[in-house]
Amino acid sequence: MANIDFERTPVARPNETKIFGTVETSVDFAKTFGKDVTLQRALSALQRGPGRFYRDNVIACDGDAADYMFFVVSGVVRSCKVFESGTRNVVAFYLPGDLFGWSDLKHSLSIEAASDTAVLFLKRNALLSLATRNSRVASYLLSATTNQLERAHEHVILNSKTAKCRTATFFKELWVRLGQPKYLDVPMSYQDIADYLGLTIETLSRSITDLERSGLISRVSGRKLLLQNRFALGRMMN
Amino acid sequence: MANIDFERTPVARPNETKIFGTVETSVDFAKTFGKDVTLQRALSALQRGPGRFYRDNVIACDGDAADYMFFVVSGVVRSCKVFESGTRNVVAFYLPGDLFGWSDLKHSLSIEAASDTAVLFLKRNALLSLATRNSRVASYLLSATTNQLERAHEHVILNSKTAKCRTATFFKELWVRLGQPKYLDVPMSYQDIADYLGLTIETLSRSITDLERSGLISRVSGRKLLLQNRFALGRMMN
DNA sequence: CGCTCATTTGAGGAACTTCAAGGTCAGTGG
DNA sequence: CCACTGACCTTGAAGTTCCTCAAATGAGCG
Repeated sequence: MANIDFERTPVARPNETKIFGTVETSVDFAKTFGKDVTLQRALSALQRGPGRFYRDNVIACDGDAADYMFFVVSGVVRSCKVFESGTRNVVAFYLPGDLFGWSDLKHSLSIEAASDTAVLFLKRNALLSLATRNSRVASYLLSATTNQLERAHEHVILNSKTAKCRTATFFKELWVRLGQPKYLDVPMSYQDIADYLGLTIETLSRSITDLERSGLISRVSGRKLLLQNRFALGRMMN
Repeated sequence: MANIDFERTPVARPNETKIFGTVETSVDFAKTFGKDVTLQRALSALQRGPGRFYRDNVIACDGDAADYMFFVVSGVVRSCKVFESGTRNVVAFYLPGDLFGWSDLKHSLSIEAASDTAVLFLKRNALLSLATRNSRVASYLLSATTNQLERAHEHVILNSKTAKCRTATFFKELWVRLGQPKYLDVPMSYQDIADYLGLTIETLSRSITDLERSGLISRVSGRKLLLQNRFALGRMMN
């Protein structure tokens, strides 16, 4: 498939309207790029979407031409690699406001919706040439990339710790990335998290139970958690 | 320490002259940046070094101001994190021709010589402002960063495979990065490799023995290896 | 309620680590 | 020339962590 399929029909699901009834069709770039009106216009001009995807929909396949970059408007996107054996690795999660996709596709990763999402597509070449003319865009692109590099390095370090420590660190980091809300509403499935942490879902579940017994977190309902003791959590993270 | 210490005296070692007697004092940027003379001059103008380091010398500390980027002239550089417990993670190896150091220091990684090395220092700000004026430099910076991001993603994926597979993949990748020489002269210690792969040195050693018994590699002498059967190696890598 | 899917729990086994000892090799000094 | 030393790597045996397989429980929805 040579192009991103913007028209890919989401699989119909019962709660469709709940999720997508209120999606904004215009995106607010002001948070990241300031109030430069010319710049806003330029960005809007090269944007396509937002595309809307249900959980587990494939946004871009391993093997797709990587002409577009992705900007997450809402929901969570995962970048992952699936092997013939059926095992899967989640390489990264992207949250609203994240821009990614410099090289994820060339190297046979697949971009998928980890929850119901809205994603904006930006033609890479256009973005690049805009960057040569606008230093604010250039430095944003660079910092977005280096942030992801840092995150990837953290990820490597994390995956050589114990299951309990990985789990604690993951929830803490997620909580921070989500803006430190009162309750942590985990937006992706435990299977996704397990594949991100290099654990089985059983081990992840046991680790969560263990963290709860230690009084570090508590389950409120379903995947809604309460981080109980941040200092202890920090110590756990080593 | 606010500045990189270019004068840091290497620990004297017996084979000093063997290693550094022939180090070039001018660096050939032509390979990566073409024959643009103006550009060559600009790059030379913002370069410091090459600094020369013996194995295990610290090139830049966790906590140093991250004003400089690094360009490996010869040898191997490791970027690593050491914990109070004494455990260590090697996050990346950099080989001759690699440019790195966008964010490695801010996030408390330490840059160290994994073998005797020569490293060039480039002031980040100067490099950045050069990039805004020269698109060749800009695109080189971007591709260097995205390559490292890709490599980091591969690293994450690798570390959730078996010890034997990690080891095979590591040697294969190293062999490719070194230009596919007849014999693979492993330039870093097995301890460094183990810390990179998230294994103990014992498990690494056992994996190598195992690979040798399987006929995939053979030990020529010390850390000089011969990759015997590339196809089988490829299959091993899954 | 009864379905499905996601998560939790348990028991046994495999992979890796830990601890401890032995081996190898280059440099050093008798 | 040969033993001695220290750094580095290899091997063995026991212990831990995590995985696998199997089953039970729970949550969400018609």
